[in-house]
Amino acid sequence: MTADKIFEALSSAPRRRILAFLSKTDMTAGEIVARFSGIMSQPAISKHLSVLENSGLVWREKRGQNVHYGLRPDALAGTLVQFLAQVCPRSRPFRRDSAAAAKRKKES
Amino acid sequence: MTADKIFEALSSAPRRRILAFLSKTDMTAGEIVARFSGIMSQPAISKHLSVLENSGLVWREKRGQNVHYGLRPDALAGTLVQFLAQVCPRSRPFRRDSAAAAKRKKES
DNA sequence: TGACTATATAACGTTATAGTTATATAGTCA
DNA sequence: TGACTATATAACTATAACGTTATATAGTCA
Repeated sequence: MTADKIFEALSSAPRRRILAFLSKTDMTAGEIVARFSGIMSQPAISKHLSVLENSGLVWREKRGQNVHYGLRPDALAGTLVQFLAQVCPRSRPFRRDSAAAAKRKKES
Repeated sequence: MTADKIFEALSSAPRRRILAFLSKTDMTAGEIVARFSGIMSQPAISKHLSVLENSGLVWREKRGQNVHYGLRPDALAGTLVQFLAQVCPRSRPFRRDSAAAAKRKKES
């Protein structure tokens, strides 16, 4: 779950598209494959999913014959916000939010 | 300055390091090369810089014999915040900031 | 002009990525 | 068990990325 792996995972348009799908709802591998029907093969999607899981951006759970995937929002937001805070002066206001989110989490 | 090019640019650790340098101050190509002394050659840095410029994350200006580089903070924050808003439910609060920043800019 | 400095480009090898098809694995159900 | 479905893995090809060294370009200055 290093920043390295996360940025690497984000560098692919199909993977970002998968993340966008998963942001709406968890999905099985098959459902995701269906969204790429005619565009990309099942094994290709399977590999993208494993890159995403390996980056820590996504979880994976086998249920019966299906494999469910879902977003880990904290991994994404955490890495990007941290990076923005480091690199982008204009983003400093975000630190406030980020700190507030951490506090909310701690208190919950 | 597409999201594609920006994420591609961000996928490299040396390039992220360069961005971090530039977030503190503008620098000449030579100064950046010096920071990678013993790690990476001058031509390698030159290529990273051209990827960064091509992505729109960085500007470039020739002054005399030197070439100065600097961050374009809006390009970075814009793309990442937009992406976060799309993909990451937890990040919705950020939209507020993003809207506020846009307003500030408009009014200035 | 000629020597020097700063930066970019060319040409090249190596490794990584992204896709393909074919096949293996594992779960379901009659 | 046997047929079927869902997913992953293997083996492969093509292309792109990243680094290197050598060289070109363009600006400075004596």
